[in-house]
Parts: sequence; C-alpha cells; structure tokens
Amino acid sequence: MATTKRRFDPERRDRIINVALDVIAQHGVSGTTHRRIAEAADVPLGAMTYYFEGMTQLLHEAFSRLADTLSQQMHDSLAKARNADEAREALLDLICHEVWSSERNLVLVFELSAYAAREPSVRPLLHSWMGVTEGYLSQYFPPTVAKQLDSFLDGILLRNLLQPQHFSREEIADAIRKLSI
Amino acid sequence: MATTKRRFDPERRDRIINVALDVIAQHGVSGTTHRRIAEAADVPLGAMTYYFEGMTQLLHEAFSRLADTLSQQMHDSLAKARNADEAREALLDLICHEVWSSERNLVLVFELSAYAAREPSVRPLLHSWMGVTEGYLSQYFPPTVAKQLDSFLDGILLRNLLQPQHFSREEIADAIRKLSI
Amino acid sequence: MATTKRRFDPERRDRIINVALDVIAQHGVSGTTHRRIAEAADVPLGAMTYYFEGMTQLLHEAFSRLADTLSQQMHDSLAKARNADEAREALLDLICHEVWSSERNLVLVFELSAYAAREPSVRPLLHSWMGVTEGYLSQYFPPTVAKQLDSFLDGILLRNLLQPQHFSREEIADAIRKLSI
Amino acid sequence: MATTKRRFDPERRDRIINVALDVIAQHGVSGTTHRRIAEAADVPLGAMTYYFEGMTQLLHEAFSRLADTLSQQMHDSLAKARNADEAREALLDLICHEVWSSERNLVLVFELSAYAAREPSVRPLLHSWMGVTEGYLSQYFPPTVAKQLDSFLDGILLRNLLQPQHFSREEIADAIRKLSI
DNA sequence: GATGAATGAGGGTTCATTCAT
DNA sequence: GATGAATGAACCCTCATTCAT
Repeated sequence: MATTKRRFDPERRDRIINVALDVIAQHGVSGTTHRRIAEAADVPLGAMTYYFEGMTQLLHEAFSRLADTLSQQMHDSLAKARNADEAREALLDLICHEVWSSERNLVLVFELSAYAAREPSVRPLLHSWMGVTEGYLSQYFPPTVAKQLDSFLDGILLRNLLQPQHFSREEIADAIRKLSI
Repeated sequence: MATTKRRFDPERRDRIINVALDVIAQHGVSGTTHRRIAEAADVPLGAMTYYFEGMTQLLHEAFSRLADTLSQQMHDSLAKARNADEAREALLDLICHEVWSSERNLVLVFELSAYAAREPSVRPLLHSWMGVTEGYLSQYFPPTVAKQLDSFLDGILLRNLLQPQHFSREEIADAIRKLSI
Repeated sequence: MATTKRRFDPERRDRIINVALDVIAQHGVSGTTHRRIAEAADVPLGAMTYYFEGMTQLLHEAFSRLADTLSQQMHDSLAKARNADEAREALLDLICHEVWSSERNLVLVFELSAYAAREPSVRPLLHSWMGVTEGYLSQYFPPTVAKQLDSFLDGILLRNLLQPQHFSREEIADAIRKLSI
Repeated sequence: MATTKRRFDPERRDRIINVALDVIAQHGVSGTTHRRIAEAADVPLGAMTYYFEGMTQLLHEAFSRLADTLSQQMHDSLAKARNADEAREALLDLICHEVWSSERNLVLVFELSAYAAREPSVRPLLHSWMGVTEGYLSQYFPPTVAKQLDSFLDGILLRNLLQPQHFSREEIADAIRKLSI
C-alpha cells in the first residue's frame, strides 16, 4: 500500500503537539499517554521520545502552544479597539463568540490550570494569556478597572463551561458597563 | 507478631476519602493511584477496592466530599448576613480569608473542574457549591446582580491561584460595590 | 426484609456442593471461585472456608458428588436389564437419552477428566463411574467385549459434546451389535 | 551490567506458545498464568502481553498449535496406509504407540476439551484433529464405519489416560476388526 | 535520522484466606 | 457455630522508556 510508505514530514513535531492537545482535551492529562498521541497523530510510538525528552516536556510544549494560540486569538479580537467603547464591545465579542465558544479550549484551560496549580514552572504560561486582556484593557481603563474586568471575564468562562445555561450577552454587557464606568 | 494485628478503625473509609483529596491536591487526578492513597492513609492496598468499587467511584466520592465541604464553608460565611451591606462584607471575607485562603482547596477546585469538563456525571457537584453564593446573594440583590457577583468571585479565585500578587481587599470591595449598586 | 433473616439451613453444605458443580459447569474450574459459589448459593463468603478446608477440598467433594450421581444414574439405567439384548438396549438409551443428554454433565465430565489428569488423587472418582458400565455389561458379555463396549460409549460422549451433529441411534446400535456379537 | 543486555531471540513468540502448552499440561488452564509461563520461558513478564493480545488469545494460539501438532502426527501415521488392512494397522499403531503414548498430549486434549466445552469459538480446533482420523478411514471404509472406528479410538484415549491398566493391543485390534468387517 | 522490538515498573483489581466478634 | 471485615499475594495488563538497528 502506498500509505504505508515512510513519509517525509518535516512538521511532524508540530503536528504531534497539536494532536497532544486534542488528546488532552478528550481524555484529560490523566488519560494522555504516548501511545494514544502516537496513534492519533499516525506516528510511530518511538517518535514520541525521539522528538520529546519525555511526557513532561511534551505537556509543557503543548500547553505552551495552547497559551500562544489563546494569546494570539485574544490579541486579534482586542487589538482593533481604539477607545473604551470599542474595547468593551471587543471584550463582549470575545466572551460570547470567538475564543471561548469552543469547548475544547475551555476544557484545555482547565487542564492547564489544574496542571499549573501543582507545577509552578508552568504558571508563566497562564500569565501570558491571562495578562493579554488586562494589558489591552489598561490602554483605555485605569489599572484597577482593567484587573476587575479581566477577573470578571475569567469568572464568566468558568461558568460557561460548567453551567448549562450561559449568561446572556445583555447581562455581561451590563456588568462590563458597571465595572468600567 | 505485633505488627500483624488487625486494626480496628471504623472511620477508615472516611479517612481514605480525605487522604484521597490530599493526594489529588498534591499529584493531580493523573497522579492519583490506589497505591499512593493507600500508603498515605496507612492502609493496605487491598483496602482500596474493598471500600470502593473502583478508582472512579473513589474519585466521585472524594470530589463529592470536597463539594460538600466547600458548600458548608460558604454557607457558614454567608448565612449570617442580614442585609445587602453585610452580604457584601461576607462575600469579601469569603474571598480574602476563609474558604479560599487554602491553596489546597483552590487546587482541588481546578482538578474537579477539569474532571467535570470531561465527565458530565460529576457536574452537579460543581453546581452544588457554585450555586451557594448566588443563592445567598439573591436574597439581597436582583438575580442578575447575584449572578454577576458570583461570576466575579469565581474569576478572583482563578487569579488568586495563578497569579503571585493577589487582589487587594480594596480593589475587590470596589468591584463588588460597583456591580451591586 | 424477611429474606435477610438468618436461615436455619442444615443442608447448606450440601447445597454449596451442588452449586459448586453448577459454577464449574458454567465457568470451568479456572473460573470457579469462592465468591462466585457463595453468591450463587446465597451463602456468606465466610461460609466457604468454614464448611470446607479450602478450594481443593471443595473441588474434590464436588467432583465426588458428580461421580456418585453419574454412577447412580447409570446404575438405574442398566440394572433393569436381564439379558444381553436388554443390556444393549439399556446402553443405547443411556447414550441417547438419559444421563448424557444433559450438556451440563458432559461438560463436568471433561472438567473432571482434565482435573484428574493432573491430580492423581482424584482418579479413583473417574474409575468409580467409568467402571459401572463395564461392570454391568460384564454380566452378559465376555470381559473384553464389556471393555470394548464401554470404550466405545466413552468415545461417543466425547463426540456428542464436541461435534454439532450427533450420532444417530441407528449408527450406535449398529456398532454395539458388531462389538458384542 | 551484563544481565541487562537485550536478548535477540527471533523465535521467542513460538517458544512462548510451546511453553504455554507445557504449563497448561502441568497446572491446567486454571493454573496457567502469565507469570508462570514467563518464568518457564525465561522471558520478562511484560513480554506476555507484548506478544499476545491477552491471556485468551494466548490460550487460543496454544490450543491451536496443539491441534495442528496432533493433526500432523495423525496424518503422518495414517497417510501411508494404502488399503483397509494397512489402515487398521496404522490405527492400531496410532493408539498404542505414537501420538497418544505421550501423557502430555492426552492431558492437553482434556484441557482443550473442557475449554472448548465453554468456549464455542475454539471448538473448530477440536474438529480439526478429530476429523483427521475419520477422513483417512473413510477412504477405506463406509462413512458409518469410519465414524464408529473414530469414536472407539477416542474412547480408548479417554481410558488410557484415566485407567492404570491399558488396553492390550490384541483387544483393540479385535474391536477394530469387528467394527470394520 | 528514525523506528520497531522489547522491558520493568507500576497500574487497578480479584482472590482465598484469616480472625475478631 | 457462623460471619463480615479485612488483608496481602498474585492476578492481567498498560505504560514510558530504552536500544539495536
């Protein structure tokens, strides 16, 4: 068969990382094994420790990529705002539609958080994307308000994942307004 | 032999559950094994599946106890409030001192959240304690405000765990005030 | 509940043995455990080692009972024969209908045989019922013929268990006739 | 360290199967464990599930090999017969000397039979070698006679294993003659 | 550079058996 | 006499990792 042939695949390392995130999202860190990733990525088992020092390093790289992706997506959403009103609107869009509408990302953020909670060396990854919102917001709001808005945002995410009925856009808009008057 | 004696320890099942939470807090769900729990609880390995149907049931019971404990602690903090002002103050205390000052609980909440994200059957556990705050707050504030305050609270928790420098009590009080005017 | 009450059950030991045979028939010696028997017999687990020295003794007693039962059934079938012709007919009935029509017995005989093959101390159990036929037959046929008939009978049993399409009564009758002319 | 060396042993899988049969012969299916086989085959425990899907598959392969071996041995014994007389003689040799003189094989056949009695998926293995004799015999005798002879043969085997004093060659020859006149 | 074969440590779980009651 | 609670040994199996190729 043709497909059995050894493929030249220079981006294999990259693909493994992405697949690893999929596996984490589906089975949790606890259910993430070399074997499962290798199979899902259609890569020989030996490749796992060939490309990565060990499971720990692989997890770090995967979570690192997650943080980058999230940061980038948030950047894309918030960068176009040019005043406080547009920032509020961008924030609203961010929560309701774009980044966080994907359950995969939400789940991964929890896995990352739980992992970071026990592994201080990964905490910077969390700061990297958790700080993005605050950074952009502080262009238009005082630092304290930016922090408050950011915290509220995070709280919404938590609820959205875990509660069946989501916040309405109106309720969120109202809170943003009150916090940032 | 002296050490061969059968021990009489009627609260062993209970203790195992508590120890299990410790192990989860320390090693994560992914690092939680029968063997580790048994050793930490000073209990023979065979006791694990003697007292619990399997690892799954043990995790469920452990998380269930966590949810109960949290609910109870939050109840104790919030129940004494008798008007909106006291509710605000109680909320503030809750965040800054009591329940959430323990890193153990914070970590466990993340583990529970990540676990619940993939295991719908445990989600009710999350609702059970996440709803407590909202319930009490809605005695003194309109429903929407109660939800907003609750979300803000959750966001604070997330930050407190993951960011080195915590919110100041003043900043939190300010946000609560603005959201609940 | 009424059924939970401790019953006075003087024949419990007996019942356990019978149930043990059922369990062996269903799961094989390899799948026969104290727990399974206790559950099937509706008897506390502790009773198993209370009534029986150990698994080995229990197996011996169970197989012993099997041998007795088989001997008795064969006796009942063959004892009424009063001449060579009736003996032939009884033999035929034995094979086609009575004892060996039950798959349970066939299966148990194989389990017993396999067990006896490795455990010389149980072999006498096999002789006890395998000798019955030969004993009765030797009343009407020369010793060699009796042995030949008996062997043929055993071969038929083996085939009946393992082959889908059984011998016809006619074919068996023919063989019996030829061997015992 | 010297003993840490990875061994190159291309026929290991094969050897494991053979050793598995030895273990079954010695301890029965019920006493056959990965550990015992691994030790007897001088192979690490992990190799058991590396080479075989699980215990079930290993048992199937082992019994499958047994059936093949038996078929082959019987084939070798019977194929050279060129007429009814030589077939009778070959059959006699088969019973008295060659295949069935090994107690190991006899024991294994009982284990296989008992196993097959509860596991329909292995029954074809039994047919494969039980049919060999009948196949060869039917070249020289009518179908019914072939079946009768085959059954008689099987009965002899059963007795040979379980009874101390074996049939004499003369008695067997006599029975064969009478059945196949 | 890349991989499939192989391993040993450790995973969850089952079990016959013991013993205090 | 009888039992339920409890145990430790052994079970099958999975895994990250190593190493010869």
